[in-house]
Amino acid sequence: MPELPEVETAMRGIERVLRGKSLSSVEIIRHDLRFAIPNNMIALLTGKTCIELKRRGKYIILIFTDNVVAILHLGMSGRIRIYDPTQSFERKTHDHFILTLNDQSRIVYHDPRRFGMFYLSRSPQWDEEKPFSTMGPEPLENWHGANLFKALRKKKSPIKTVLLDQDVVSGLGNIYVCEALFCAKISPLRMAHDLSKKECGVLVECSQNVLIKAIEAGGSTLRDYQKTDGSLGYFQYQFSVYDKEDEPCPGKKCRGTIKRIVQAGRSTFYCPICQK
DNA sequence: ATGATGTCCTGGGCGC
DNA sequence: TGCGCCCAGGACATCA
Repeated sequence: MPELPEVETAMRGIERVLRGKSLSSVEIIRHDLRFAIPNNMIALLTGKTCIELKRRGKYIILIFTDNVVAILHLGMSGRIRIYDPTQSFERKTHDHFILTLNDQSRIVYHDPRRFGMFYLSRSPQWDEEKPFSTMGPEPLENWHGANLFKALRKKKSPIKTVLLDQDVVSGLGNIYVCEALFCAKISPLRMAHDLSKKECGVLVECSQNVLIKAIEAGGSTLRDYQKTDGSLGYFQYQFSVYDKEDEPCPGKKCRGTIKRIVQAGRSTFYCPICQK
């Protein structure tokens, strides 16, 4: 469930039970995610109290006492399940770690493909490291047409591909880029540096609208058993183009048909008629 | 340096 | 029913 709206939804779910609580145990079932979960994770987290949670791009930042920071990325198939103290817990296949809180709540990380990451950093300098030091703006906070325009000038690739670059803007992924480009009526094939300042402004606004609506819907639930923390996201029912190959364009007067192409190895869905 | 491609991993869906 | 193939929300390493 890993684009900004889904990560935001997951973060809020974790925040509801974890903020201000301490960890009574940390159980790691499998270390071998995208990168191995560090061996000192258990020692450093057990007994610590969570002070604050943040989301940056597609990462969830868990800030604990003693300047301990844990960073979680859900990869392609990572999910969080939360059990309140009264709920009975059953472990499922592909559950990789379990955080148990002092009030007996449980936070379970589940990830069939194991592309996720769970690693340690330190407060307050966690954002000076690896992905965060070069990461682009938060699309819902300090992103504007003017700074997108500036970022695109040096990019010699199609706009679709460039928007997936987390150093250009953080948090967008394959679904929401397709949806944003459709909203902006911009072809995914356009070279990024050819977009006008005005088009950049529209694209920013469209991206923000799509993200806000998706967050309100609790994110998108694709394929099987997708939950965030008990509730199902339903933004997938509002997709205009993603996974809509051969369906009629939902544009008001457009009689086009949604097409699927491949760019940089990833599927792109768009309307060749109304996206110019 | 930038951009395109391959890779990690498991499961679902489809055609035969 | 079963098998093989293709596809999937991401990001990193590697190569030109």
